[in-house]
Amino acid sequence: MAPSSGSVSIKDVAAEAGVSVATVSRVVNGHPSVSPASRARVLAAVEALGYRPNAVARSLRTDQTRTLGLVISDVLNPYFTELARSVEEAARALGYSVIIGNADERPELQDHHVRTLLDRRIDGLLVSPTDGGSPLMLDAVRAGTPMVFVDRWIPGVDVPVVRSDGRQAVRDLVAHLHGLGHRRLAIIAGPAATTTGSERVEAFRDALREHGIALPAAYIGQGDFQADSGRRATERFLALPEPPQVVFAADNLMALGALDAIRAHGLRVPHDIGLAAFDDIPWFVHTDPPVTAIAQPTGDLGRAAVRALIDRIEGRSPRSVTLPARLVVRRSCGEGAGEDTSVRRSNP
Amino acid sequence: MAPSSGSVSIKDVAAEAGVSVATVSRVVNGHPSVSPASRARVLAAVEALGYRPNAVARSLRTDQTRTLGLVISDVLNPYFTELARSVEEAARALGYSVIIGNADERPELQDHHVRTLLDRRIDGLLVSPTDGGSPLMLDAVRAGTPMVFVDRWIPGVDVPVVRSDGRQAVRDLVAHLHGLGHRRLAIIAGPAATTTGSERVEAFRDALREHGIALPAAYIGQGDFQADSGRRATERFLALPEPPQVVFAADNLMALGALDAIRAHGLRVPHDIGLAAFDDIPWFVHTDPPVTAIAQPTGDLGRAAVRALIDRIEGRSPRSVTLPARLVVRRSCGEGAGEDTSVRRSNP
DNA sequence: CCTCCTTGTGGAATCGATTACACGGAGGAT
DNA sequence: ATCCTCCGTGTAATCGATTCCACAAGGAGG
Repeated sequence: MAPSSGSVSIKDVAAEAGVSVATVSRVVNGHPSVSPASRARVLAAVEALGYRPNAVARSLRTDQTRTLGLVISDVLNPYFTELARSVEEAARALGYSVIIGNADERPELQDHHVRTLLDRRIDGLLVSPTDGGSPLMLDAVRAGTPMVFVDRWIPGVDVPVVRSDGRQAVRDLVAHLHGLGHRRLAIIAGPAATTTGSERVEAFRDALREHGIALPAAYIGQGDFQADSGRRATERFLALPEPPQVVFAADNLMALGALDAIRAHGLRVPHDIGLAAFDDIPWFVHTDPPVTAIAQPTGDLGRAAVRALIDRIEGRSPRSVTLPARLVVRRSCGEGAGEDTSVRRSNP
Repeated sequence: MAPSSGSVSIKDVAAEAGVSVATVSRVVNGHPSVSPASRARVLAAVEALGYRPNAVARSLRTDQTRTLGLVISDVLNPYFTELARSVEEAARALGYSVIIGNADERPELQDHHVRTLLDRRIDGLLVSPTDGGSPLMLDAVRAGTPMVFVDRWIPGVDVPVVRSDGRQAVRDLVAHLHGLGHRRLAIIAGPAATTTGSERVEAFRDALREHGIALPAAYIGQGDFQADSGRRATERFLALPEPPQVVFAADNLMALGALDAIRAHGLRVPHDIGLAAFDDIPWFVHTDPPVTAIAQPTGDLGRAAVRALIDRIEGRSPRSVTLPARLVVRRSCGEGAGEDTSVRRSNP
């Protein structure tokens, strides 16, 4: 019953069962034309030897790996972790494995992972691009690699995008802030090379305009989606002659950095300055104070992305998917009471 | 320059360069005996065709994938995310890729990933076991799969373990709590099938004994390392005729759940009840209040684990590694002031 | 000028599967 | 009894690399 050592190959099973490798292969893959007798003997041999087909050999022959690559911008960001989890789950349900590559917001690392994944001949690629599109990625698209962008995308490239539209939620946020009497509103943006980096600033600016508020350059901090940049941008805000009343961070990590900086200056949230963030995470319920945030339907995004990618792999032509995000008001911007104070763990 | 389509194989390169596939292979792999002229022509052809060796074919032939499998208990736990990140980083530096499998604390899911990884013939396996050792995993060890346990391990199995010893840190924690005047101390344990589940209770009980304090059964909550179980255990504690003064959660997710439960009961930390956690994470600095925690040297663990595994793969016999954990006192157990209030992002 | 090495190169086997094709035998139709 | 189908099975080609072995050419040494 227990395999003695090294790998047992199909040849060993064939010998043990007294049939040819073709028959073993047929049994293993559930082909119909095998006699019940042979089938039984092969199954017995498989069991006895502890045989498992070599996925490498199989992939070489069939030219498919039943594997998806997922290149995300930053694993330490809980938003992406949750996305990765839902992607893996959805893929598994459809018989695919997922290999995750973490780009750490560094384009060259992203390229490294894309290259490695391509070398392993993954069947399709899910990417949340860290930059505006490296030659490598563009080549991959041109070469016909099944690809789907998730969360972020690269403009002008013909690849389906699965993302969530924060426009309305940002508008809701600004209305909320305005209602609280705040007028000097600042944003910590992500890298301009990413769509989510520029898009959120756009949405914010537009929403402000609806209330007749301008967004001066000094109130746009340049971040890179990492905590440190949030810290630095916030420090710059606080050093201004007229600091903002509320800081809106374009992701949760930069919000964390902002919180650090505010605390380092001995200021209190929301009393001295308000804070809001894009991307809601379980921890925001428990921070001091709980943070008002814009929540994306992360699980749905992951599932939709996998579905789209597998559609492409199997030859269909999936459309892009855009899901709405929603505002979750907590206490970090002032007395908004707690409409919705809890955040669900997305464990569907 | 740009590859036209599908995959370019070594044969295409050979044809383009006017040499045999053997020569192409030699050039690609940097073998010495190739004339400068041939080398140049091959390199030119590789460039022109955009050739990249097929890793699947290469793996089949050489019987090595230069890939490590990492099966972790829960990706949503920031501790494991950070571990995964450092593992990938260390592996990449040594020319290996990592495939992560998320067990979600479910033994059958863990087995699924182990099986899949074995099928793909990964060169070695890093596991943080969710249970006491499934037959599958035991077979894999017996079959000689290079394996290293990280964080958690399976007793009685001859596999190197890379972990951190929290014994002293737990002792420090109990001393801290005792110094604050707390005597009724409870713990939310992890599953008894995991070493970290039982070990931490042991350490806690021993440390209490040193102060002449007992650990009654009612003060041991049974958790599963997930937030919900922390919530339930805490509720049970709070329903006790004499609830504990401090709750120590054996991981950060259960601490989050405990925080939820405490807050749901309208109690305040640390005024009404204290809270401490195993595993420190960046968010603990910003919770209300900042949480006292035991920090593991996560980055070092990941690096040491990769080193050990690659040692095994390359035929050496690595020893187990045990690194100390340390107590980080914050405000969640009472006025301990803030000795060390910040937590580093481990970005080495 | 003939041997002997060295060096560069190509042919072909191999890794472990899948699968097209051929073939032998059983059973039904005529 | 003969022929025609199926049905089950095995042989061998194939996927894209690596690598052993043989061999040709050219230089060194006798």
